[in-house]
Amino acid sequence: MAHTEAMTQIFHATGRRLTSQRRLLLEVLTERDDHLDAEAIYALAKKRDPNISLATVYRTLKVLKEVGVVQERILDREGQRHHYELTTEAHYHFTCLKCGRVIEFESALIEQASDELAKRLQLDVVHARVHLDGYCPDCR
Amino acid sequence: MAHTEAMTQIFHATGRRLTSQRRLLLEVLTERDDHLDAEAIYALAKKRDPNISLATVYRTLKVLKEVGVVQERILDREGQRHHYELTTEAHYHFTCLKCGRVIEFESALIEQASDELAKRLQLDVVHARVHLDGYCPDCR
DNA sequence: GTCACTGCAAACGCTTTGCAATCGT
DNA sequence: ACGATTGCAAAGCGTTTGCAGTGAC
Repeated sequence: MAHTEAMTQIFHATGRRLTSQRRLLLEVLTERDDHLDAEAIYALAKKRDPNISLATVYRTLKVLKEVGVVQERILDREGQRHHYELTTEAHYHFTCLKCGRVIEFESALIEQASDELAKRLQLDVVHARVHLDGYCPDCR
Repeated sequence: MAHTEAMTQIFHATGRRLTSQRRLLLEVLTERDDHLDAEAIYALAKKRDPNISLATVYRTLKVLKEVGVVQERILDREGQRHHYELTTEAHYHFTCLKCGRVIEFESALIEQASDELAKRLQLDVVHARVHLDGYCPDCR
């Protein structure tokens, strides 16, 4: 995603405007698809547009979430801060309790589990957040 | 758990003190094992001890987390607030995106997935947070 | 008697919001 | 030109902390 074309359409269709700030933030997110937090995104964006504000970062992330382009996660050990990443294939995260490192992974079994539960409990499951905590190979 | 006996020992062994406030908070958590947030726990505790402070609730929850008696979760749609529940058998949560209802469930498949990943990625998995979002039977 | 713990109020960190100016359409 | 979006600064909200007093051991 994040092609300017596709974006233009999505934005236009929903009565939103594609400003230079939004374009820039999409660029940043595309280049470093790295579950960044708002502060980090702000820092990267500021390098190219020193006038951009943190408020705009938050407001844009909100819009991008609404439009489905980014997803919000909570990855830090304290659960105090939100992280954002472009919506891609389903994947999950592991956080090392010692060094704080975040490892991404995919898992067919998790999708199976989700399907099984949807059936069993009659839920319409839109999204599965799976997050493992523990010790990474270096810290265990 | 949360038997006063066992608690007394855990607290004593770690050089902590079992105060009336801590006993009260344990009671509240035991009676309503309902993934409450700090404010709700505070409200319930205040009914029996009007002098208890919110700071003590937070500090006690921190201690109980360290000791392993409670676990912290993030269950609200905004991810802004922490919820606490006594540590029992592994179970997970589903949040309805429309009505906000939280449904608990267990799943052997999720435990399998966690084991598989631990092996595959050489992780020491201490804890799996699994959280589904979607629409409950009433809202779908 | 010690020192962990408490209540209070102030501070914290991340996120949101009101407002006047700006810029996409 | 209209109104969605911006930057700024101030406010919001859940959580944490400094401090003097208290109570568990």
